[in-house]
Amino acid sequence: MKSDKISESTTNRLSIYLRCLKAVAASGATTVSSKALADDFHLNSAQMRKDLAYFGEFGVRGLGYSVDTLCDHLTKILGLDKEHRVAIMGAGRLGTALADYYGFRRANFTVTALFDNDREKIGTRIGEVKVLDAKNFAATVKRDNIELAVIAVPASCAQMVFEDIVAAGIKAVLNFAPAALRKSSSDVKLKTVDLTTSLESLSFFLAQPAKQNSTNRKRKTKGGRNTAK
Amino acid sequence: MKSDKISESTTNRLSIYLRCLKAVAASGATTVSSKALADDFHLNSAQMRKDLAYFGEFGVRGLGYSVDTLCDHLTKILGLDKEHRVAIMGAGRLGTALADYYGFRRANFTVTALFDNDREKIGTRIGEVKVLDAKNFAATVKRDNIELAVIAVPASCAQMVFEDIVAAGIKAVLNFAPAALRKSSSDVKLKTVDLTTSLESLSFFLAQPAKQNSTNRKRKTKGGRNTAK
DNA sequence: TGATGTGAAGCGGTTCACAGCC
DNA sequence: GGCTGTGAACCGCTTCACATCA
Repeated sequence: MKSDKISESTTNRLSIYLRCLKAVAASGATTVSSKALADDFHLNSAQMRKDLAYFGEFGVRGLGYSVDTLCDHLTKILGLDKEHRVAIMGAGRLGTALADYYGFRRANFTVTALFDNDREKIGTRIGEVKVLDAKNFAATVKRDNIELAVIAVPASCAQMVFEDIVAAGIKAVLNFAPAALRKSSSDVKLKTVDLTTSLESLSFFLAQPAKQNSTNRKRKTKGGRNTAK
Repeated sequence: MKSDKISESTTNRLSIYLRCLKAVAASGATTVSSKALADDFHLNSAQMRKDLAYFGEFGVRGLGYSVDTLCDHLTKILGLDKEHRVAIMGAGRLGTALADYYGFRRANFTVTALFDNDREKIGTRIGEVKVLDAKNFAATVKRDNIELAVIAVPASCAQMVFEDIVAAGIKAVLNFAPAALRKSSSDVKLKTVDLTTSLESLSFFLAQPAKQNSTNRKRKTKGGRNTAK
């Protein structure tokens, strides 16, 4: 009921619950129990109930959850009932790939513009989206009501770009640059997706002696590890 | 000393330490203390010492760490002293963007090939990298000694592709598809980067009443939150 | 003196197990 | 009977604080 102090692991999982529920809805079921969902998508049923309990009592004891109403609740909780406008900083490979990433549209995000300072790129189009001069960023944010920015520039200029973003009044930032950005005001939410770190973490795993044998592990409802982290 | 039971948070941070150390090395310093590093890159000094302690005693009391030797140690620990060969599954926007992602090369990863089953794409080139027929995947893995696979296909076929990857004997997988993949054998390391979830988590933040005021927080050595999660 | 390495305390998230309600 | 909602136990990572050593 009190949506205070929700951990990031919880919000990540909410997103996953919604995805799973949509799959269930597509299969035609109208009601689902936490256990059934957990089994089908290898989640943890107790954890799911606890996550949902932060926001209300959506279930019916002895029965489970109504698929549709829970979908609606989660959509609203995650703020996906309203459109969010997005700017992408950097029109390189990654920026342009993101510009027509289907997931944006699916989640009610609209990429309004790409920003770059390369004269060659400014004025071109990626699908429907124009590449604009980074100089006009702040003005465009105001005019187009942009709420979210994606950093897809090289690490060397990421900090500078981040400060411009904050200065323009944007409160949510998704960062792809492999750099630890310093945030001055803490009412800005910064989420970093660090491919280098992910990659090197996998490399670490490959470098290990690979001593684990896959057969002698607990194998109950749990199955895989939780996906959200 | 015992490199057993290293948590993922720790390996992620090791990667970040290495990055920071390289920046320090570039600045010309030859020695650095955990506190100095922590201050400059807003890390936690105690945590860094503890992370390193899993692997040995690299520091000198009263002095700190030798930048070069610690770099070498971390490079070896993360397995970055050996080249790793990578296959990317899916030659869509994301796959092709990743194919010439600079971070791969920097971290001693070599993208050997892209795989797709679209006749239109097979045979084309993305920079230096050829797009091959997914049918030849297993054979190519053997021939080219591919150790790591990246999933950049739509969610609907991700599970199938993942199973092919595991069947081909690959032990480390980076998944970009918004899908919870089931792994049968647990000696495969699967790391998922879920853009949809990241995005929706930011949306959740935007949907909150924004009650926090940024001024009344502890502000000591800690500064920002830890970057690795 | 200064900075490492580390036991111990602290804390937050996960899992358990059961009371409560349909 | 079945399944939710939730206090309590549990667990692992983080932080503290200090003994230890150059």
